[in-house]
Amino acid sequence: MKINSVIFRIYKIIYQDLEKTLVRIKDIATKAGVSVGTVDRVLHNRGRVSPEAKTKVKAALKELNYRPNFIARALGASKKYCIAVLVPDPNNDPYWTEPYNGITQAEHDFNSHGIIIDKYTFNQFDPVSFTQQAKLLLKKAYDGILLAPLFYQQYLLFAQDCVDRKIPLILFNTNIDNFSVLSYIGQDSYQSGRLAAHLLYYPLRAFSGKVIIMHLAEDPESAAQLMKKEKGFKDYFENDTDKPGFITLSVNTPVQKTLIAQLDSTFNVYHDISAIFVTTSKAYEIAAYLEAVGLSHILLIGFDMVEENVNYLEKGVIDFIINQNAYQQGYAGVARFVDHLILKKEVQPKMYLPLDVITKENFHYYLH
Amino acid sequence: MKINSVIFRIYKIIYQDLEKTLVRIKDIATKAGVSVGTVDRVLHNRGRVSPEAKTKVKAALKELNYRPNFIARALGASKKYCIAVLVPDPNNDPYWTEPYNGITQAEHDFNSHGIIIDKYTFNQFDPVSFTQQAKLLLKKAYDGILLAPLFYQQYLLFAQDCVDRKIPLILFNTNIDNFSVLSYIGQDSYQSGRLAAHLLYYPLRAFSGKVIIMHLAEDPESAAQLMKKEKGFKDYFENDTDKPGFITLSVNTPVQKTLIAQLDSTFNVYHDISAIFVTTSKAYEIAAYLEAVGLSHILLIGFDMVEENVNYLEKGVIDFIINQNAYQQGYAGVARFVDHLILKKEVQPKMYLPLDVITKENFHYYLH
DNA sequence: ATTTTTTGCGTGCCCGCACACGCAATTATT
DNA sequence: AATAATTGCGTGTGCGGGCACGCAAAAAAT
Repeated sequence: MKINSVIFRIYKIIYQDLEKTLVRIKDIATKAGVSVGTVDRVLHNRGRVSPEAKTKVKAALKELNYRPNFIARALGASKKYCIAVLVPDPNNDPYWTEPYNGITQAEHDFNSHGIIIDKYTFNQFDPVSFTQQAKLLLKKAYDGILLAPLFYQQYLLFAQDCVDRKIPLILFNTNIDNFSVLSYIGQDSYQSGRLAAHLLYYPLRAFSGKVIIMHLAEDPESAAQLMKKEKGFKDYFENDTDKPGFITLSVNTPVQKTLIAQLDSTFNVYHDISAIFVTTSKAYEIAAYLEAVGLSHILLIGFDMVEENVNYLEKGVIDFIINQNAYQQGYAGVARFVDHLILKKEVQPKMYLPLDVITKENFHYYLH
Repeated sequence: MKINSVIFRIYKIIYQDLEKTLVRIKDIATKAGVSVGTVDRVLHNRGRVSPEAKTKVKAALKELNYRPNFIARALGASKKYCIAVLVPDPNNDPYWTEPYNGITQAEHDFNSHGIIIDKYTFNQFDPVSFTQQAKLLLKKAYDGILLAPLFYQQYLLFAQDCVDRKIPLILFNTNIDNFSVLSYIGQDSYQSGRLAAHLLYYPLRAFSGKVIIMHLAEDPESAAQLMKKEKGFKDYFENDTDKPGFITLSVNTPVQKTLIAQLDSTFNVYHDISAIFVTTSKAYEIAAYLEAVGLSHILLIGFDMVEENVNYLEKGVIDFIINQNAYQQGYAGVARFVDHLILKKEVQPKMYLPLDVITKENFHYYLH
């Protein structure tokens, strides 16, 4: 035992000599001829360091290419970081369960790093509730706020407050560029429209039928994104000589009756509809209609892996889902705060998550 | 300063009392009325614990729902783990650069965790080179071996050696079930065939043309996987009354002349080919042909994001790539060893990576 | 010139866990 | 019965970094 241990230690010493991979603060200190405390002060800009010492340390830092050991750092940091999350209530719309679950998972994964998350939910149809929750939130001093800024005006007021208090913000789902935020996490709406078009391209030319572009609004402020999707979709066929016919339908009310009436009248007028592109996560509403009236053969493509969509995907009523990774958006939002607050890593200002193509054959790989 | 620190400590004490989230070995020891050493021995099955103490500790463990702090565990373990990687030479086939790069990235990411990787490459067309490298590898005592077992017989002999030496194995790309390995990481070939069919379904019915299923063999032993892909593809149309015509072509030699001749003669016989499904990563070879003879309108679908495929995807000659995540396979292989060796987490015996659908519109999200 | 303040720098403890080691108590061997 | 071997259990150290604290020397104030 004793001998083993001694051998092991010798081995370690030799090993560390051979493998220069691990550079510690201690090594920097030795190299610079100062103590670890001084190096620490330089690293954290804590002051109280003579210019000469600082230069020597910085030189050593560069020469040995010091990279802090995140593991050790995370361990020592017994500090707790409180993050507030401000998102639409998942109970009003299945779409919002996705980022919500992603955030919950991240909370779980990072709680050993000292991350504590408080969730504030608002009604996605009611700007006042957003402001209410935002005000409530600001009563506590958070180290960071992750939010989906659905309401432009209300967000601007809130963001101003956060900037004044120097609270870092991370936005997801919707980007509003007026203030400099730590990061935006989302998807490229235009590209997602093009992607949808790509998936429908061959069928549409072959059947030479029309395609309905369907905006089933989720919240009043998402219109801009939906337009981008529509533009991306149409642009795809730009240079096409025999481009398909487009029919754009917008249904803003969440009342199902209206939707059915709209669809009924559309199908009465047009008898050659071969595909429907739903620009929101509400493809399941159309799927229900198509199934009911026996039009399941019509190609249907929509967004997001909400449960209802996945069910219709399995049945074959929905043909493709483009996954905007709302779950990942929530998760990544928290993870970026971990990077920023704990690991002190740089976070990229924009993070576009992949546009996954989901079908009956591969959907289960993307479920959580 | 002094006061601040005191307040902080009191705060921490109160906090830990309120938040029971952090259960340490010390807490278990107190609860069970033993020392941390005893708890440690129970946790690691190091023996030298009385049955009574063991029971008490286990009870405390369960009651307090102890979860080890992986951060601390990883920090303390200054032990180095050496992992050998045995993979085909990326120089012979671009496909193998993907897992190779994934492994290299993982090596980089985990080197602060004490992971050291030695890479051994063999010629994917030559079983003897596999055995040679395997023997060479076994001269060093590795803590784990990650390999792509392309050659069945040769693998069996090697695996037996590893089992005798109690070296854990992780397989990827190709699964061989004879020995109990730590984990297999790969993709579901059958499903990937079905997925390809789904992407071609509407176009094929519409154009009522034939589809070529093209096996462009990469290595002699991958035939079984290619058959699964073909079966998945055909099964998709099983219950279809007007299923498309299938033409299966196999080209085993890597000589391009043969390939061109085969394609020429096929297109001479059949004039109604509307799609080609390449079951390997060699779709770019077909793309080059189609482009040269002016048949770019034919739908082309293949596997894997090797550079050549991505180029033809951008040009629009290849319509879809199904990504088997070879990069992720390599990365995940190393990551599973980190889980197993360092974090002592349980690793799942089978890990199926998603089958991503890649198009011109979303490919850049999937590049590394 | 003496006291106070500021600056520069080093030491020491803690985070949670792994592991070696050492001491006492028990059991086995002669 | 005396010695040796084994078992049970506690203590101590270190991993790399963060941070408080304290001591000396230099600068500023009296």
